[in-house]
Amino acid sequence: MRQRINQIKKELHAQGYKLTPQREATLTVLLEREEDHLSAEEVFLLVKEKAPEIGLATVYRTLDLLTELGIVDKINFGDGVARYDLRKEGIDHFHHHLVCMECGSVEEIIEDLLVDVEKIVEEKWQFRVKDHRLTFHGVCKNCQEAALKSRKKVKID
Amino acid sequence: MRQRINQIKKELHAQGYKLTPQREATLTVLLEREEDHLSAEEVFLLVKEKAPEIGLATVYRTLDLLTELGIVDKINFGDGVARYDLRKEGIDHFHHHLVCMECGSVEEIIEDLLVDVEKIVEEKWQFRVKDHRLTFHGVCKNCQEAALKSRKKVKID
DNA sequence: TTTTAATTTGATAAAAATTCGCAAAAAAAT
DNA sequence: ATTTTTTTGCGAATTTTTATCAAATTAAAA
Ligand SMILES: [Zn+2]
Ligand SMILES: [Zn+2]
Ligand SMILES: [Zn+2]
Ligand SMILES: [Zn+2]
Repeated sequence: MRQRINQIKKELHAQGYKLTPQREATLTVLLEREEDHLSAEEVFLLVKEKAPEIGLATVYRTLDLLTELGIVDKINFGDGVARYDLRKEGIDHFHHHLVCMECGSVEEIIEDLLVDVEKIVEEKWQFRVKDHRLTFHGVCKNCQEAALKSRKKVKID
Repeated sequence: MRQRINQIKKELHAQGYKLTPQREATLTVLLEREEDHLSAEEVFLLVKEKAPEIGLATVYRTLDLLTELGIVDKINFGDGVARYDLRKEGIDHFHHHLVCMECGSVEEIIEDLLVDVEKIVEEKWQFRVKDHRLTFHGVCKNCQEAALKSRKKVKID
């Protein structure tokens, strides 16, 4: 984690920015909650626990900056808030998401399933692909099993 | 177009809703601007030209309703507004988008490029896919050509 | 056709999310 | 030590979306 922050510190310096305590606290939160998909407000509340004097605007600014530098990705799952997602280490594409319509859980697919599709898009549509967003909406494994169980239960009753 | 609206009218009635003049005006705008990706505000302004007495809230409600019924899809390209996209006739999946990072244009890919990918997701992740959102960010054909020309120009200068 | 009930609407207020403006603080450069 | 640049915190302002509610419209019942 220290290592990861240092790496980012370098990237910031390379672009003429500094790693202020506020930025470091924000990064720490993002790293600690890497599995989650936090909104700016949620990041703010978590950062406040470490650095109570921080302002919401600073969090927004930091998240913007990190997005600019490609350290985090901004994504919107359809509930009017932007969520921020740290890029996986050593992975250069934005990973995919599985959003469960029943329980709201968000699962991640790290491996790139779009390599072939992108090739087609580049060739057939003459579009130079730089980035992608792929989200599947459906029913997660848990909820499928739950539905199965409750259906059985109804049959017994 | 009349035909298309009548079809939707039936779908509305099937769910116990009526096709009010306001809803029809909204639908007409969506049909007339099928290529575009309008925000609620933009739809509102266009509908107002036909039905000046309509209120913004009604447009929001209508778009919500149409989304609910699967007649339009709601999507967010990352600029804080939701956009509404009429489903293509006879196509049961949400089409894909190519967003140009230079000029902001949005191109559509109607054919489903995700059939294989979805099969993998269903099998390997045990996730029942109901819907998807796929957006590529990159450089459109036009902007690629423009860049090429201006580069040549620089070389000559 | 009148009466009644249910749905839909427009206007406005309220809420939620994000950005802006600016003076103060911190850091870097001179 | 002084000046310049960057960053911050705060509150106000903006933008987008939702909620409220009485009035209007439409459908159903009598
Ligand atoms: Zn993610
Ligand atoms: Zn689930
Ligand atoms: Zn579209
Ligand atoms: Zn372009």
